[in-house]
Amino acid sequence: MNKRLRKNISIKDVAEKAGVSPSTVSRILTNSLNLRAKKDTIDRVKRVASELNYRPDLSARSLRTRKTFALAMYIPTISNPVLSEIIRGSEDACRKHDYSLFISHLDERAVRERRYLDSLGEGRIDGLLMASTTVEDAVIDDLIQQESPFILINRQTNSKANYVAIDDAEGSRMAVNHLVELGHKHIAFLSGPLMLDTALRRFQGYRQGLHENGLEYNNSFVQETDWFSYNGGQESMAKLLARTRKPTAVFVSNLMSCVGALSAICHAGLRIPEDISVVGYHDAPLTEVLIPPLTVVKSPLYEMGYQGANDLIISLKGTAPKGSTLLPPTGIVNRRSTSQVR
Amino acid sequence: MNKRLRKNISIKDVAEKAGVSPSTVSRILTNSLNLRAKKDTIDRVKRVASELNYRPDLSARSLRTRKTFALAMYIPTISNPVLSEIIRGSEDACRKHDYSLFISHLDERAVRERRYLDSLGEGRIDGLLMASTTVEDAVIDDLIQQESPFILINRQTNSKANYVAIDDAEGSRMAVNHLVELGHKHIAFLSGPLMLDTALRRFQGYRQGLHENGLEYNNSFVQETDWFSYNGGQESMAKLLARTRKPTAVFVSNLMSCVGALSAICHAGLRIPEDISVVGYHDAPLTEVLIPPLTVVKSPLYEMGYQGANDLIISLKGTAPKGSTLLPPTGIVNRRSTSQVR
DNA sequence: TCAATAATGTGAAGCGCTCAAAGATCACCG
DNA sequence: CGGTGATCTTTGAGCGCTTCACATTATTGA
Repeated sequence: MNKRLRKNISIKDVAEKAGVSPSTVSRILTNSLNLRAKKDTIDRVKRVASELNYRPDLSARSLRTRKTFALAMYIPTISNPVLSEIIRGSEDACRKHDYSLFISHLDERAVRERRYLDSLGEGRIDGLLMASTTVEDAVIDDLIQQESPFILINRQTNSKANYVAIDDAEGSRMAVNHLVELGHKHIAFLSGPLMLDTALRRFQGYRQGLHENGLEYNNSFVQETDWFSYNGGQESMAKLLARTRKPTAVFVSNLMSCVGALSAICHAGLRIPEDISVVGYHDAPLTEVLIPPLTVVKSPLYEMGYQGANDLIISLKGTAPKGSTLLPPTGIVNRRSTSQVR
Repeated sequence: MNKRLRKNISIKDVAEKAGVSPSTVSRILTNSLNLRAKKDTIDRVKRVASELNYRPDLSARSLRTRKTFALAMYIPTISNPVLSEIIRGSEDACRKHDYSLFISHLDERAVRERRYLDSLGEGRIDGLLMASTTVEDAVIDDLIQQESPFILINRQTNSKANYVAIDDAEGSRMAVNHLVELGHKHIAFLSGPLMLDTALRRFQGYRQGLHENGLEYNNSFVQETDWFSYNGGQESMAKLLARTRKPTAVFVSNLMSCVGALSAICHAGLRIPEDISVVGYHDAPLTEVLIPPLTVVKSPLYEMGYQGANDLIISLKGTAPKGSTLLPPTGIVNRRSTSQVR
């Protein structure tokens, strides 16, 4: 039998036991600011509430207030190391505002069935965080069309949607600068698929970094690769190494690819960093335990998640208009995959 | 301004436009079985509802029915390759029953603050899936105490809680059998921390497997290791290899450790599988792309997630009592890290 | 002292939905 | 044509909460 069927204590029970009316209890327990009540009453009500272990029924509250104080975060795939930090950030922001955060998997099928609109339309949540989403602009336009409160996290867009993302180009420039400081002049680049905005921006940052340091861009030092598999990185790196003029350093603009690249380098009989320096992107836990521990561009993932949720909640509260933000990468985490060029 | 404040179309609007009463609409749209209505009316109501793009307000419905038709899955950490399959399974089971599934992160802080009880107590969800949880039994007892509907997934327990888990010992026996079939007689074992039930059962399965095949258990072939880091696996494997009498095969009972072990083997100058065969646990996507692709014990992760959610929902519906299940591993995925002994 | 003001508490409506019970309609038959 | 089930539909209450308008009590100023 369903346990929830048993009678739960309601606001009435608390009111009765505390000798006040339900409305007073409600005011004291929720409208914590602007509550008009004697200190005495407040204390009594709060005490009774906690004695009875009273939990307001959220369905009833939502029905009345038309708010759920919950957000959903849609993520494309669960097992992505970058996401966990973002989620931690969003969770903390939600907690600060007393919102709940629910994570949902948004796979292709869900997109096709337009299920991303359901929870909102049915009043289960107040707003949507779209994290690292790879959905087409059509979906985003759909959300705008429906006037759904949402924000993109870790994804830029040209549509009117608000986002919190990372300055990709800047991260690449940092990586190049770091390598140049170590004396490298032949810096290869493993790019993501250039159809993806993010990949393109990282590529542009790489070129800009070279340019700023007076280094010439060399087409044969760049290899486009599939971003979503280790295999891709491995094959691309192998191709790069097969060329005659060997780079002394390589910047791999994606974590997955980077793991693949490491193995390709290892299999080519080269040592890291003695023979070739490697810089990766994103300071995921994994990077610390690779052989060797990876020097990476560190990006403010936690902050991105935090700010995304925070901005959305603030806009839900109507306090202020939210806009988009581009967060700068926080720097280079210097581990053992890079060294002075010989 | 909050978009949800704008008037949504309610059951009344549909009723009016279709020329029937709200209750008729309700009956037709929800009680799809046992609905007593003329085909004609049904069609009209359904047509109008979809014309108006009517979405029932879930708060109102929950308030009335005392049900939310939503489950939450608590997971210990987002970035765990094993979880994504489990989640897929649970999602599908939920979809089958028209339930929503929300995923929540249950970290130590949340446990300390007993936040795992909130969503239930506040009536936001009907039941809880605890997946791969590492919480102490006290927490589980707490849930039982509160008569919360919940089920453990990928975790066995001695308490009264129901669970759907995998037969760990059986998986180990399969691994050993596979290696024995290839002619191996010196099979090492990288164990998890034996304080963990799961690790202990896998260890017992390993011993049993040896025994069944008439092989002697050799203490120096076993190394206990930290399950939650690559480092652990790497160090433990290195220790094992440092011993004089080298094994011809090793069964690493955890994925993370296994990646570490691979690197240790590589650094020891041994080739896989020519010099040593390796069998891992769990058929995560990662295993396909390791060098070499890993032979693993495959476990029914998707099925586990599916059955967990399914069992819970069934018990919520009061249709049948649920019990615990131990699913057998589904077999060996034979890739390129094992070969006939020479 | 009394009115004006401020401080504190209450009553009741209603959010959108479901469901039991009562009412309406229809088909059929003597 | 009235009666009798069977079938279909409506009525209306109420889930637990918030909130606005109002009632009551305390405090102040002249």
